[in-house]
Amino acid sequence: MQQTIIDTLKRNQLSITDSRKKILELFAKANGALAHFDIEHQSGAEFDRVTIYRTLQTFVEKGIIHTIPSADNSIRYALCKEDCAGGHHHDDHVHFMCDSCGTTYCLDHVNVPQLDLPKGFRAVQTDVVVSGVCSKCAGA
Amino acid sequence: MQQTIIDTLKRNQLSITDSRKKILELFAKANGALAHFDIEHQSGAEFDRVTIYRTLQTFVEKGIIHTIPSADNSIRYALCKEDCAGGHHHDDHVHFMCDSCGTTYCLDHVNVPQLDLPKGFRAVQTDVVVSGVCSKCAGA
DNA sequence: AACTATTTTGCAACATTGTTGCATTGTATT
DNA sequence: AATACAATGCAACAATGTTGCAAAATAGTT
Repeated sequence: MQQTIIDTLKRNQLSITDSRKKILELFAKANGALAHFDIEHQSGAEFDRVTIYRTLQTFVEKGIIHTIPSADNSIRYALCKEDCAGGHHHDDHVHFMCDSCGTTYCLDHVNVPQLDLPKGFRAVQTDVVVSGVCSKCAGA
Repeated sequence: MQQTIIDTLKRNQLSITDSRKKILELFAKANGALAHFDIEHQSGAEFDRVTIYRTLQTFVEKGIIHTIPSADNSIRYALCKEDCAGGHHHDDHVHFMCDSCGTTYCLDHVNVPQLDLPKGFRAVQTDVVVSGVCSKCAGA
């Protein structure tokens, strides 16, 4: 995994630093999306808050991660698929936020249908955020 | 319009206060959604920040306004349709955020298609946020 | 392996956004 | 008009995000 992480950084012309490796590792391990808060805690005060902010910004710009809209004022981030690069995201996929456990899933296999927008509106990106109960919580 | 606003407050068993009237008026005049920031500025330092926060909270609880997910850490609010009440929102409609002018539209007439979620996932609410260029900016 | 240019980090300070407790004020009801 | 209740404003605080700059780490070159 370490190698994959280093490859990802190199592919995006980013220098290999401890914080970037660690944060990418957290994303790889996470089964869902992460907020700044999660990263700050899961990395165990290893890095400065500012470093985390800047690292996340850099990753978004490079198209390594993408932001997920939410209605609760905490931006969540998740790994992008391969075809995002240089800030041009193609993540028209569905996100699911579980009201019970709080996990945010990227449902890559659910495709976002074409929408009939009113005359004159041109869509660049479509985000779908579904909230409800996830399979893990429903089974329990 | 004043009468409509007062009716709305009465219908929701809220006492008629200056701040509630003013904030509802701002929503009625706005052609899109408003963030706390917008309200604070458009009301011209007339009310305390805390009052605005609490008023927005109250309105959301009563189903007068609803929140719109966004990826930029500023919750936006918009007026609900008639059938939202008591915190039970039925706003499965499409929101459009213009990258050019920043306006957030509620596209009430664009219906949200049914999604095929993976086994075990139960959807309670679906939010669709489209970003791009609105008709006003495209025409200019 | 050492040197150097460049990038990244950590710190400090600050700005913005959101929350809570409590005394004061305003609203609704009798 | 008097009372009970709810809402507001203030202060203080907590959380989140940003900026400038010196110190440290990285990458490329010799």
